Amino acid sequence: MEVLWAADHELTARDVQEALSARDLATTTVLTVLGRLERKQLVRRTRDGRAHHYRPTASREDHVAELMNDALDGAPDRGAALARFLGSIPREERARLRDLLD
Amino acid sequence: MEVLWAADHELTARDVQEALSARDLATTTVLTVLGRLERKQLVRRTRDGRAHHYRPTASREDHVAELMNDALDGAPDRGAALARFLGSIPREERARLRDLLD
DNA sequence: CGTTCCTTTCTACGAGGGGTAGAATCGAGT
DNA sequence: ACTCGATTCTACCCCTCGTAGAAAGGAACG
Repeated sequence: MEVLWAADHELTARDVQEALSARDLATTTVLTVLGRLERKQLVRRTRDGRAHHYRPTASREDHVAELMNDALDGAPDRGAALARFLGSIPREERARLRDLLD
Repeated sequence: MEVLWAADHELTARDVQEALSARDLATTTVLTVLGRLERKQLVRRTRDGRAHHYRPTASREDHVAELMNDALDGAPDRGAALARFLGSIPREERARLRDLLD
């Protein structure tokens, strides 16, 4: 996901493999992982001739927002959890939130 | 954790087992799980004679807030992720946040 | 003091997920 | 028909989780 999110366009499996060349992964490894990510709806792919092009289903920020929401769903009282959340972030971010809410 | 959070005081393993009596778990199962929760710092326990008393390390709301923070840490740009998060919650909750921020 | 009973610790097993990759297959160009 | 890259299928290892049995520690009780 790091690689796909860092790219500004769709990537092929080979592209991903090259981006991760430091890890020296087999091609099949990259494909297996991309397949699992697709099964988990984290990436979408479109066929292009012989190969596939992969792109993230959601932007990284949207994905993070979704994870935050999932966490929030774990609270019986979302409002109370939101209050705690506000208390747990740095002051600047509270200010940022205030700005965003206008 | 559900059981421990629902209680307003410390519980013994047997208390937890009884609270989950519908699942008819062996005592050792409950102890194993409580031990794993302690290893993950989700519960703390104190010895009391022969038995232990278990209590949640954090309130459920604090725990949820922490999970939200962990998710947020996955974003390179926390501010952007917060913006998306705001967009992903219902209007009432945005209003609630505005209130809380005052 | 030995037996009993409760609590805990240690160990284990099956299911499922993640990281990794080989074997086999598919498909287009030479 | 053959080659070569891309994909699919299958598998292995390791870890976590849900579950629980076996064994040990210790207090009470006859």
